[in-house]
Amino acid sequence: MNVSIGTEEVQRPLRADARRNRERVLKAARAVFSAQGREAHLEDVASRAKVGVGTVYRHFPTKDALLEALAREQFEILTRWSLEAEAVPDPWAAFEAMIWRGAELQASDRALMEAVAEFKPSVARQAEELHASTERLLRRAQAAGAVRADATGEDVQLMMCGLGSVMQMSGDGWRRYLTVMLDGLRA
Amino acid sequence: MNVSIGTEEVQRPLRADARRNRERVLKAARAVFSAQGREAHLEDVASRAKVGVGTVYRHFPTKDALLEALAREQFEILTRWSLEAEAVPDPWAAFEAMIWRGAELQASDRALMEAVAEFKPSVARQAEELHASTERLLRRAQAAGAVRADATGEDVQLMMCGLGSVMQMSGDGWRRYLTVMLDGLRA
DNA sequence: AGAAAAGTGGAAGCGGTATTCCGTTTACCT
DNA sequence: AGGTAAACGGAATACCGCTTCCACTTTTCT
Repeated sequence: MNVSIGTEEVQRPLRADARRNRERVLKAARAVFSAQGREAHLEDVASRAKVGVGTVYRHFPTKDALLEALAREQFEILTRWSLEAEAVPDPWAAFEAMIWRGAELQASDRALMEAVAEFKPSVARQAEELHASTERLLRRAQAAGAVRADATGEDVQLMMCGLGSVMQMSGDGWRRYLTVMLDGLRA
Repeated sequence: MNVSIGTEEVQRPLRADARRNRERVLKAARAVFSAQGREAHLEDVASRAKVGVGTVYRHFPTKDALLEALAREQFEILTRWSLEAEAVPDPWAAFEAMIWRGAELQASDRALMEAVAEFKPSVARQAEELHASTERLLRRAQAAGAVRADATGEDVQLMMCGLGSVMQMSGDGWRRYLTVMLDGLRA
């Protein structure tokens, strides 16, 4: 029996069916929101997970909380990639490859592209570590003379943000957009 | 007494108070939507115009219709500017100045920046003439060797679209964004 | 001035989506 | 096996913004 210790609650482990359902919900939510964006209905997520809406709410207090959990997963992937890129020898190649990889991930997940394009404070917090890493990537490329000296980390964020909304309106025009933008960033 | 002629309805002129109210509504709507974007409530527009919501609906059948009327006004201004720019001798200067001017207008009107960033079909129709003109501006700059040969009119649209969402998240970071983008477009 | 037509205000209605509630079911523990 | 707490489902609820409706006011016309 778990009891409270001071102000801390020791977490009793989830019941087996609850753990299973939590995974089903997450999996369904990934599919639904990445295809339809944040406007998709929780009912669709629930029915795809073969679960009632009440169950979704048992695991995530609000729709936004669920969306945030999904966004966090994606930002963690991006952060991992960015840290890997820091280990690539050629500074420009590392920077450019990271940007393209991130763009492809955005292109594959509508909820992510919306999260990046709107960039609310909650999203900003999740992206902090990612930004720190991409900024190092940028600085290193600048030090190597590959990127214009006046570019900043914020410019990269804004580029990705604009990319999010460009993707929403054009099938794959975003690739040209990104090409132009990267050319503009080059020294 | 006005009567129908064939399928055409001859428009009886608006009563004096109606004409006055229509202007008040438009003026209030410009102020409210340019400051708060399309999410603003019609109630706010009505109260700022010192009018009931019913009156707003008498003049514009839906909120979208009102928003569309406002967007049209702005696109007409942009189109006029673009046509003027076509008369400027230096092709690159004309193109660049037009883009900056358009960007400043967007920056001053949140509803416009959202309209451009989302770019629904109804907006696209309104922007056709504008696009035709900016495309001529682009082609002329390409012919003069000032813009990269592979750029297209769509690239310009996408640039302005991305700009719309960049503006929504950064105070004036959009100026650097646009600088970088224009450098990327240069030959 | 009086009648008819046009216009008005804002409360009520409607539609649609996120969230809650609670009777029922399932897993866990002894 | 039986008791108990956790989890479930999904109908009902809460909420919120757009739009409609109509009794009342203002303008226009003769």
